[in-house]
Amino acid sequence: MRIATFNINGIGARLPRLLEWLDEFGPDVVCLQEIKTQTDSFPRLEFETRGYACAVHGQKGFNGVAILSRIGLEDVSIGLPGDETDEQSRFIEATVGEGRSAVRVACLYLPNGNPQPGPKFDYKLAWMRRLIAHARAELARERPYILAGDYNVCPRDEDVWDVAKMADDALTQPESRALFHELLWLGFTDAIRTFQPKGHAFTYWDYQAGAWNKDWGLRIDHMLLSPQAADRLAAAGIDRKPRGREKASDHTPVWCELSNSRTSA
DNA sequence: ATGGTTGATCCTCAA
Repeated sequence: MRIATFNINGIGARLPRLLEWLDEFGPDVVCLQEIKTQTDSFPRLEFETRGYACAVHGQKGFNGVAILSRIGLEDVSIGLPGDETDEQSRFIEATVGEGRSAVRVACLYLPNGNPQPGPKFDYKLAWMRRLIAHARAELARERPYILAGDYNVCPRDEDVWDVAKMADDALTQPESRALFHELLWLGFTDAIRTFQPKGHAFTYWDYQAGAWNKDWGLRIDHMLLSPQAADRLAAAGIDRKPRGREKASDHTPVWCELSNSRTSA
């Protein structure tokens, strides 16, 4: 089972590139962030004709998340619990796969938080605390669970192309990192760092200043696996090819491969 | 010293 996460920065502007990548990479499940469209305007048919069911949590102009799956898509849940006044579309969950191989997949778009300090940074930290509470409850269910998406957090200095230039950014603040690690240490496995324990493993390059060509990147897109999912983790990686193309998103896909569940305990 | 880019919508904001 191949699961990917991809911040596409606008489904309208990215649809041809996304379809091309689906055909070429063949993921079974894709978590999309920043679709930047309302739920009703999401181009479902384009995916359904390729065999993918869609679960969409859209928003006009900003944010918006979706899960595509060609191996079943059940029990869709919209929104991150913990604040009924939060109107931003940043979280959606669904169960994919069949029977013993089923996996609960969460697709998240964590608030950017810039500028900091300020209300946007406060919102980011509060959102992260809600995510931790929700993740703790999910882990207690002891089932395969994946938290995939754009976290807008560089966990460590090696996840930043230039630490000094990013020193005042919300993505590298000690508070952001502390909450990310609080989440991770609940018992999750960072899929990319399982296979690339050290050094640069960038997933995002700014559009400005030729950042892509100079490899001035950040690692902010992550896949965190519960113990029951990590038991099945066979491979993980970053597909850099889409970032180098015309009309690219500023992010590139992160993926992992899960084996089927063991047949006996 | 501060530039530089993209997407969606409204005449700017968010990233």
